[in-house]
Amino acid sequence: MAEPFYITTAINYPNGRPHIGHAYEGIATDVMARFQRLRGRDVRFVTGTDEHGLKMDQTARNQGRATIDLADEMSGYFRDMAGKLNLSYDAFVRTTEDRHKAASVELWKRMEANGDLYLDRYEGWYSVRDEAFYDESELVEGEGGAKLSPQGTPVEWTAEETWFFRLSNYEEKLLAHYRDNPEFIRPESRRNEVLRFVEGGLKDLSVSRTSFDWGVPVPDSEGHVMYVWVDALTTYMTGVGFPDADGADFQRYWPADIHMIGKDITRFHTVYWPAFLMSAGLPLPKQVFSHGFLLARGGEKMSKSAGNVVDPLELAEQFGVDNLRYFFMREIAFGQDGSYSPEAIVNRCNAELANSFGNLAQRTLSMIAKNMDGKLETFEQADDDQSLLAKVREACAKALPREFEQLAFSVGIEAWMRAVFACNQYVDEQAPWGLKKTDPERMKAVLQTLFMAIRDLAIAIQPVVPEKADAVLDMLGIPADARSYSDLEDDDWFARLVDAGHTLDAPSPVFPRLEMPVEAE
RNA sequence: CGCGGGGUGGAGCAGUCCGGUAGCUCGUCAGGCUCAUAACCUGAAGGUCGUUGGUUCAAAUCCAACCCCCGCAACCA
Repeated sequence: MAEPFYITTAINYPNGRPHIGHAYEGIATDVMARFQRLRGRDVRFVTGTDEHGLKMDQTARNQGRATIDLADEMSGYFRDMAGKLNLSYDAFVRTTEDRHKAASVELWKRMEANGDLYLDRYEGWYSVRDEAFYDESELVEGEGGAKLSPQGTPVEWTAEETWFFRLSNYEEKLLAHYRDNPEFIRPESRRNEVLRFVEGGLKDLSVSRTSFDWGVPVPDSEGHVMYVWVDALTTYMTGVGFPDADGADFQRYWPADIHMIGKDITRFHTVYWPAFLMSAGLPLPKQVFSHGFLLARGGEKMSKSAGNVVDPLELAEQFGVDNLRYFFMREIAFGQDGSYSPEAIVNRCNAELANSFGNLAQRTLSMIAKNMDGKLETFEQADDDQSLLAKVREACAKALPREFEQLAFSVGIEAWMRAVFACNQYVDEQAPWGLKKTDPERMKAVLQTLFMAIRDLAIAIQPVVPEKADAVLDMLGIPADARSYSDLEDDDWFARLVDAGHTLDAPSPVFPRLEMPVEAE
């Protein structure tokens, strides 16, 4: 049985429609999920929406509608986006589902049984916008002497009865865990940030609210709903069958291999979440990866006021899903912030997918169709041929997987691109169009060497551009069940294809060039 | 002493953890090819790797100090 691999996106907060950051994270997670599947892992990929909390409640009220009604609509957009971006998720969890409430209650009871929850009175400066209490010393002064949170949001003095989680008990345990598992928080810069934070001391965490009721009710505690992060984080376990901790899914897939998140919610995932799990006696996820933010070109944050907000689905429609996926994975060093612009998308995709790889496939296959009647035959490989194929094999079977395993997507794709360049260089040096008259046998060897190289290249790039890669592999006649990374090590596939008598038709371009968008206004 | 990110040829970036001829894409110029999606290939010009010191046989890369830019304005990943 294949080794399990469980990966999640952050559970999206749907008090607005999905934006490009959600799309970016979903795509990166999907690339990893597809990559692991092609490596032979038994992958479980979970995403969903975190629908509780005060902000959802308020947004709904402002719109004069029931909160669940807003949640239904917004969650639908997220599910829609996942579908349109071709995200291969196995489960979409909504925190308003009964199964998830049951999971949250179970986690709560476990933490309570472990003695980590206690009821107390909380007084402090509360920011509704941040959903957080602040210490007097943390506040900053706004206009007219108004007190503001460190984030600049309004705060008010609030007193309420609340459940606390003994986070302070977990300081040493967390630090020990970070020390023993250096890969737990990545990339390195985020890990250092968290280490410094935890080393500074942890205070107990308020984990229930009484000021509103849009949340999971705390068991046997009238008027309390769980702090939104308690229930949001639990989603990762709901997705694999919790609270049925003895169930087959949970036993098989938990703990998660990777939680993919944005850098802004690192603390919740690397401090609170592991502490909750330790308290509940459950295994901790193996890795939390905090990716960077997408900025509009020039490094500006996207904002409505700057007029540079872009609907990810519009981009996908305008440029194609696979082009968008390729751009995000190729252009931005994963883990760091990155910027994007329509021009950059067009340039990158045209240069690499259309001109380099797409055109390589097009020129090769069309020569095979024209000069060999689209038929393949066994041939003798010359040194040049073997050397090219070795180079391609190294990139596809070694370099790219090695980098993707570390989530260094752009580095892996770069290695892949170098192999593509090597192929185009080989075409030029061998000049099969000249061999056509002088040495037809040699021409066939050259074209079929390229055919073999393109097959490897297409297999390797599947996680990034699944539809386009499949289209290429279809043209080549590669069986659907012979497209995994382990098939790259198979030396007999070509002979089998020759035996099968596959015939190539005149190819049609799989990666057409993109038009540079016309400036609006 | 708020936190974080960044300063590398015209533009956008990688490389910095694990020092050793400075790399990629786009753009520019010259040449080649004509199979192919006006695509492909070769070559050239262009950088004192923010500054100043230090360590070292050797520093974009390590250490110290400093300068500058950008986020931290809910469309929160």
